[in-house]
Amino acid sequence: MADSGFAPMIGIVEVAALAGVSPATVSRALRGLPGVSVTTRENVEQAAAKLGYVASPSAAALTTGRTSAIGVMAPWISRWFFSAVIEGAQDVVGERGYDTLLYPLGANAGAKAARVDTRALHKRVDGVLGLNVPLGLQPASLRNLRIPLVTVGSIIPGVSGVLVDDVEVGYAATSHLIGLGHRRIGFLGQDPDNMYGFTVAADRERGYQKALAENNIPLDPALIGVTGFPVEAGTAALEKMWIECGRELRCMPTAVFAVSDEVAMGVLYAARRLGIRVPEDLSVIGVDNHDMAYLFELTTIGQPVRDQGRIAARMLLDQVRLHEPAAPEVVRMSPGLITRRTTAPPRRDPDRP
Amino acid sequence: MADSGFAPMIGIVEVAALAGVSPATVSRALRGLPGVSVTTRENVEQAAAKLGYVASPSAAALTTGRTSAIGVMAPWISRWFFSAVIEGAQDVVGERGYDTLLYPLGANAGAKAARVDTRALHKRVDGVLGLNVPLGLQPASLRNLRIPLVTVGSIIPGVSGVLVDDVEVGYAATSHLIGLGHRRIGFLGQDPDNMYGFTVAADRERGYQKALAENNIPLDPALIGVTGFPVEAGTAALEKMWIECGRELRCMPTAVFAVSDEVAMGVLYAARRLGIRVPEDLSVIGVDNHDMAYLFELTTIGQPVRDQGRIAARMLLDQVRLHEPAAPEVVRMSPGLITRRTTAPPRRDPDRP
DNA sequence: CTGTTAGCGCGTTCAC
DNA sequence: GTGAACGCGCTAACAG
Repeated sequence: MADSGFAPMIGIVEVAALAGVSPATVSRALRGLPGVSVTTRENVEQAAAKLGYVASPSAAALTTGRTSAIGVMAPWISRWFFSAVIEGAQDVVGERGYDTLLYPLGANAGAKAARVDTRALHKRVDGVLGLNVPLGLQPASLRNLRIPLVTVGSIIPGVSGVLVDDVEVGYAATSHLIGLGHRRIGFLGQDPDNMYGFTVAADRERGYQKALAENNIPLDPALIGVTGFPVEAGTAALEKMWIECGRELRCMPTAVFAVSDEVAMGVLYAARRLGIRVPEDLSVIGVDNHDMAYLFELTTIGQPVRDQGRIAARMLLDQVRLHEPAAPEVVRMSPGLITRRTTAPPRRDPDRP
Repeated sequence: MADSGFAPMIGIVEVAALAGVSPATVSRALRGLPGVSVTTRENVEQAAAKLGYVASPSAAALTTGRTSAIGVMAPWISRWFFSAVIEGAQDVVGERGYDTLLYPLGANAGAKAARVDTRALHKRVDGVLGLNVPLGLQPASLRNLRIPLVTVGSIIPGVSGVLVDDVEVGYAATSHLIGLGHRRIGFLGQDPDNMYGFTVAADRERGYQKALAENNIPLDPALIGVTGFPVEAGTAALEKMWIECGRELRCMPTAVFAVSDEVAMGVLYAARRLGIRVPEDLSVIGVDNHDMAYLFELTTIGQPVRDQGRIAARMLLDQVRLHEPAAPEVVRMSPGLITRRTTAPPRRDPDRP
């Protein structure tokens, strides 16, 4: 409510008055600094509690130069992966007494926003967590931030980050399919928004190619689809393949590796509608171990999502505390195959190669 | 203070010097205030751009008393409903030049956090968006905030809010099932965390009861399950019913109304595992029109989620601008039945009543 | 139209 | 162990 004039905002002086000490002492006492007698400290704490006093972050920031807030840049927040990472980060950020600022990036913000944000962030937050920051967009602008930055899901040279090795993810997924006996393996996941410079999709595709190459399986461009990360794109991509195949299984892949669980879910949906049986006619594997993946019996390459947020947040806050550049540290987490029911050996089918 | 020493931070005085004007003029020019000549304004803007200057929000907040930030309190953020609302809110908040602070509440924060946050928020943000704020927890503490508050998904007397009428939601869902010919209708959604004071689940249940009553269908406690909102709870609730029924359809409901799409998805999963056919043996309806509901062919009572966030954000920022209490306004959005494939008339089955 | 003066509410030197 | 003065960077109220 707009203050209708009553109940004057209580500041440090009010507390000081009540406690019978000076503002300086209040400041020291409340922040747990040494050099305050036990009784004084208690007096001050009681007074502060009674008045419901909280130091103004703005005023504190002005003198100390630190805002007690960290910024989280994310391309989306309603996408499960991001919201889960943020939730994890939020845990430790809040725990350590910092606030969390949310900055849209990419999808919501449009390309240019990245630079604007960069400057706004500068004096707003003590550190930045960058989720899947588009490498293409802000090579320098993020460095010029001059505040600690830690990335999740992608790496910027010279900057600390947490991620799973996405080449390994792609390799593991594809190897699983190959191990099952598949040789016509599709990849649904090339990124149409490559302009943003996300590397996740490209890396996973590299892992896919690597696994094929190691097993002397030729790369077939017809088995590759552009999807990005939306659910619907998975559906569309499989339908497209199906139509190009003349609505027959003959030239379809026997298995597909979807770039994310969400895309995989879209693929499963399409398969059901098209009458393609999973896993008999088509094996499907995704990535993430999405909270809902098990509902689809979806085999996936799982990654610790909330933990990535937690770890990244810890690294960031440590840097913030040290107030020193700190040698860039990259934490690589291990992905793991989670086998469920959407993958199986290919059927022996005379119709197929 | 705590500057690692290099590249001195540029402030308003540096810009003033470069532009050959006073700091006050820089301030006026950059904020688009009247009373600045066109040429001067251009000079200042160029100088600011060249130096990459951005006003310190902390300093500005100190003098103006406004932080240009709004806080979003939410019990979870990785739950689709909340992340979607936040995304919608973020759109308009960012558009209007405000930052978004994220505050955990309930689940993550534990009961007491609500009060702590309340005080911290006070001087941190110009307004607060409360998503499903637990009525029980903070009757006064939110009022004492003394800054504008707008709620989403629940209503606090005397406070503006946006929501769908959850009684109506429950009524619509149940009526749909009754209209199909069902009479043994279960409700899966009582909230174990009722201590938080969420009203959503209880309201939907009231709508359920109302629809039953109007159709002279007696309430059967055996058909009601406690789930809260997690997916797994939906699964567990149906399994429990199944076991209590001696693993037969005989005493099972012919249809269930799940309190959310996520719970409904859990129910569908359980049904599949138990060999209960949907919709032949069991109709299922959820609430939300979750982004993924269509993947399950889930019939649902849809509500505009992102729009609730957008509208609430607009209402909040309007209040912030006015800087006046503004008469509490409650916007009720209309839910709508979205018919897909998980609901159908009950089978005539001699085994069942 | 523009510059000058005076704080905003704290944290931080120093003295005491 | 405690208090008094000063300044953080900016905006607001005046003066010119």
